Order: sequence, then structure tokens, then C-alpha cells
Amino acid sequence: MSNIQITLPDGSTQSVAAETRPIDIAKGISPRLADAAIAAKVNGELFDLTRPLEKDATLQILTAKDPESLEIYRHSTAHLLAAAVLELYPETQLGIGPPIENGFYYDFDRPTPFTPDDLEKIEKKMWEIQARALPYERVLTKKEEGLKKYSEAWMKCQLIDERAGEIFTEYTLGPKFIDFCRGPHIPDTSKIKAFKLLSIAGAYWKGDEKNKQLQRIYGTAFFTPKDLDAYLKQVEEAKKRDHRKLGKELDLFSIQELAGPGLIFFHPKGGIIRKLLEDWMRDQYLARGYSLVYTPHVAKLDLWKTSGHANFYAANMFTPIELDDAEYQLKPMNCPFHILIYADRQRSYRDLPVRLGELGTVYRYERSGTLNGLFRVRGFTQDDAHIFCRPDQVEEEVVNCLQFAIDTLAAYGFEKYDAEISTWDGGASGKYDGVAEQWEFAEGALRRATEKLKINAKVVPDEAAFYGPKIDVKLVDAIGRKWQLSTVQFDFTLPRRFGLEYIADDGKAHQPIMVHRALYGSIERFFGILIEHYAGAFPVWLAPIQAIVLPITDRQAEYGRGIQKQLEAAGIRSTVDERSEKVNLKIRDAQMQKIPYMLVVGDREQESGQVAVRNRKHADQGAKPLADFIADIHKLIESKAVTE
RNA sequence: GCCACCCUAGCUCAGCUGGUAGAGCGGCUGAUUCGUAAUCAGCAGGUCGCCGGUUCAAUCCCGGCGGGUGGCUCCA
Repeated sequence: MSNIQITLPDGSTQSVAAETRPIDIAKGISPRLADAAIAAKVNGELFDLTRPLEKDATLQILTAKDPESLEIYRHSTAHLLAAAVLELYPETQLGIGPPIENGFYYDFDRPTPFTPDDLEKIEKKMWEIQARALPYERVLTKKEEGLKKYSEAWMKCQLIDERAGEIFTEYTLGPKFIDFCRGPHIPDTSKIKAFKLLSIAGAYWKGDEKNKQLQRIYGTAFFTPKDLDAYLKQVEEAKKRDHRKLGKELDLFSIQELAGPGLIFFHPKGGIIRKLLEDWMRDQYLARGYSLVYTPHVAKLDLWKTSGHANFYAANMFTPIELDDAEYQLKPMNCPFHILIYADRQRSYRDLPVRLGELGTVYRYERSGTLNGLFRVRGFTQDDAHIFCRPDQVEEEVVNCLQFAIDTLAAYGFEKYDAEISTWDGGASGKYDGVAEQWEFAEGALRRATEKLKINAKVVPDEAAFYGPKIDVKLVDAIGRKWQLSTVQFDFTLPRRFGLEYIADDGKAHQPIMVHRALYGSIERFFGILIEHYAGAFPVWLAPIQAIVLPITDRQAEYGRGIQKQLEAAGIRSTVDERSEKVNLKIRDAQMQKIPYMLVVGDREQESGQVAVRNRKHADQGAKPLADFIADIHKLIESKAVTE
């Protein structure tokens, strides 16, 4: 047998017998490396540690430190899950079982659904198999043979049929489990140290609801129990911040069964926050050259036929309302209304850009299963604006929109964000409206705008809306979750459908470029994100109650009321807690309501004419004259500070 | 919409294999007047989501409907 040359990452080379396995080389380097090894990278391709090396190659041994490792490890854990399911329920058919962002899942087809009790049983069985240190073995099978061998396994046949080459790889785990899989995997189950099955869900085969619905088991896995624990704690933390929970506890909003799902009621405390969000946005509109408009909530169905929504958006609209003269449609979008305003008079190139902004409430029929608190609702208000401009103005408009989006994020305390440009498929599928020239022009404008603003934007091909390319901004919240927020989208379709035009300097009519943009996205959703980002402890300028006066005994009640009157006069949202309760209790309640400032007043303060300031985050701040406190809090409010 | 699970006092939840319900918090009343995260006592409060079925008897078992949670799908 001839020797092959293996080059390691440090540049050193070794000559080894062909068919040597990466794990052998790792052992040769150090037993500890062999022990820590998860997989190998051979000429840039991921390899099992036990897959023989056939020719000269560069070799990297992957350990838990390498980013690819966790995915491989989770993928292997998914196989372990499937093997356990097969041992317990041999009649089960296997779907797919990939690693995902925070773990893995495996899809199964079986006549009876899994129960939460099954999850426990399966987990136990997984540990049993884990203890056997079963190897993950790579098997090569011919396509023909495979199809014959698995003729009774319908999902496997489909996968082999669609994806397999002439020879495909399978991985076995113990006597029963074998799966069509590209790999690679960890050497054996003893490497798996920490995992947990999390939930059961229905999922359609290949994600298509026309297909059979399978049973999906979600789980997660980490290299150490400590990491798993940390992850589960983070999930707990996210639960504590759940805006639905906080919305109830802080009395911000509700959804009323009698009124219908997906429809939001803003309570007084949520209402004041909404008012502030709206004011901020309207002020920004006016400061940035937008015009404010107001449009109706319904319009004749004919409008939606002209816009095309009655056709392609029908599934997401409330059904039309029959009146005596015509059918009316609750609006799912603001665009056609803004277009009507644009088209209501003749426009000169000198009038452009026309920027029409509105906080427009729209109603969309979302399937009941997709509704989710404030995040996905059936009635919501978009901070929607449409810009109609000349081609030579496009780039500046896009830059301004993106700058506006970034300023919005900063104003609410979001420091990190991602951007994504969604482009078309080059016209290959024919599913996109407009011509190549338009797409290239618009996509170029988006790209140049991100370069100019030094925004790192990922380009995602074939993800655009059918009517034009777009850029989406995703924020990263306090606990690292990403939320899709702002969007800037070109629209090649509506200007054409409505015959929009302006008279250019050549005296001829031209079609304006139309840009949709929403920065909060939806006020409801943005509110929900804010609740979770701040865990309900809103910045002082947004806090529904900014200060609460806490008299220690009834003797200071009147003094306390006087303080509150002065706060009110200074424009500070405040209350007094006059209950005959201990100050400890009042503080506890105020803390739980996340009120930024508690002004404790006892005999001492009354005599000196001061207030003892307690901050919700920094506790006791000592006594000071009320005027000083008012000056301090005014500074925070005026600067819209996100810390205090 | 589909799959699984859930719905018991205002809130959070307990209630064994069917025998018409409990706690804590909250509310009300009274006592207490207290210095930086829960003072004590008493009282009130529920056709156990709704409709139907099985049963001598249903919060519990079965079916339908409504609402919610986690997913699938979609997106603001």
C-alpha cells in the first residue's frame, strides 16, 4: 500500500499509509486531541474521524472549539434520537433530522402521535444507547439497491430518488437504525454528553401543507451539561421577558376573546407608550421631509382590483363588506391610498420626491395558528410611507430611508443590527414583475446605499417580493435575539397598475419610482419587541409612570400629594401610593411595576422639604430637593436616555 | 387551517382511579403608622371556557365549538 502526504494546519506534513483515518493521526499528535476530536476537515470537506484518507490532503481535526463541530454533534444527537425512537416504536418511519439554530429536530411518520410522556421515555432510551458507545458507521449504497432495500420506507425512497447520486452514503447507529445522510458524524455515542428533548410539534413533510403531516421532536444538545444548562436558563430568561406575560402584569394591553383573536386593546399604560411612539415617528416624518396623510380604513373592492391585491392577496384579506352601492374591503395595505393621493393631481418633476407618511392601520386575515401576542396580529398600525421619486433621486432616498431606520433603532436603545438585501433571480423563473433594467437599477441603489452608510448587508438572491427588491433591517435585542423590523422596498408594479406619472423636464410623462418603507414595521410588534428588550423596564421617557411618591406614614400623605402635584406640573407622569402600608411593601410594588423613580417621603424629608430618591435599578440615591430631582429626570426625558 | 398540549376565583396554580371545589397573591373591611423588595386578622369571590353525550352521579370520560401555547406555513 502506498503512502499519502497529510498536511496539518501548522504547515507540517506527515507521510502515512493510505486508508489511515483522521482519528489515528489525531492520536499520533496527542491523546487529548483524539479525545476532544469531533470530526475532521479534509481538503476543506467535512469528514468522519473514522473515514479513511485515500489521497494526499490537508487535514484539520475539529474539536468543540470549531464552529462546524456543534452542528455535527447535534446532527449526531438527532440520529441518536431516531435510533431511540426506532427501538421503542419500531413501526415508526423516518423523515429528516437536521441540526438547527439552537438544537436539532427529527421528523417521524407514525399512526399515533407522540405524547409528552413519550418524550421522557425516548430521552431515557437515548441515554441508554449513549452509554453503549455505539459507533456511527458510514455505509456506501448504490442508488438502485437503496430504492429496493427501502421500498417500504416512503420518505427515504423519495429522498434517495431526489437527492442521491449513483452511490450515496448512509449512516448506521446500532442494528436497527440506518439513515440516508451525507454526514459526517461523531465517532460514537459516548461523545454525546448533554442533550434535552424539548417539544413535539406537527410539521409537514418538506414543509408543504399539501403533504402528509409528520410528528416532529425538537431537542437541543451541547458539548457540556454546563452549556446546556446555560442555554436552558437563557430560554427561561426569555420566558420572563415574554411580552404577553409582561403585558398582563404591567397592565399594558390585552386581547379580548369577545372581540376576536389578533386584535389588540391598548390599556392606559400601553396607550401612553403608543402615544409616545407615534409622536416620535410623526415628528421625525415632519423633520425629514415627509408629509403626513390620513386615509380611510375601508375602500371599494374596485380599488383592490386595480392594485391587484383582490387577486394575489385575497387569502390574507378580511372578506369584503357588502353595502348598497358596492362591496367594500377593509384595507390590508396603505399603498393604494397613498397612490391615490399622489395621483390626485398632476405632478411635475419639480414636485418630486413626494413622501407620503401615515400611521396606517391595516387588517389582514392571518391564520389562527400563526397569531402570536403583539408579534403577529390581525389588525395593526404600520408606520408606513411611500416615496415617489425620479430615477436620479433614488439613491439619496434609499440612503435617507436607511439612515432613518438606523436612527430609529438608536433612539430606542438598539445598538446591533443586521441588514439583508433581497434580490430577484435574474428573471429565470418569470415570477418577478418588471424588467431587468429596473431590477438592476434598484438593486444597485440598495447596494450603494449600504456601502455609503457602511452597513454590512448580506445579499440574498431570489428572496425579493415579486414587485421589487428590498432591504430588511433586523435588530438584535438585549438577549441576542434577532427581530425583523425596518424594510425598504421598491415597487415596479403599483405605479404601472395605477398609471402613475410625472411630467419631466422633457415635457413628457414618465413613471415615477415608488419606494415603500416602514421602520417600526408595525407599532404593535415594535411595542412587543420593546417590552421584551427592556423586560418591561422602559427607558424613563417611555415609562408609563415615571415617578411614584411613597409617603412612609399617613402623616406625610399631604406632603406627598403636594410633591406629586409639583411633578405633574413639571410634566412628569407620577402617582402617590397613599395606602396604609409599610414603605417596604410600597417599594416592592413599585419595583414590580418597574417604575423608574420612587420618591420616599418621611418626617425627615417633610422637615427639610426634600425627597429621598430611589431608582429601580440603583436603589437608594439619598435625599435631595425636589427641584434637583425634577432637573435630573428632565434631562433623562429630554435626551430620551435609554439608561438611567 | 393542520398536529400536539392547555383552559378551575381578578392573577398564578392544586384537585388521587368520576361522588357538585382548594391555596397563594389580588380585592374589600378592620387593626397597625412603620425608613428602601411582602404587617396582622376577618370577609367576599367559582353554573371548573361553551354546547351536547355517556352515567344514579361529570371539573374529571367521549364528541363538537371557542380561546390560548408550541410548531408547520407566512410575514409587519
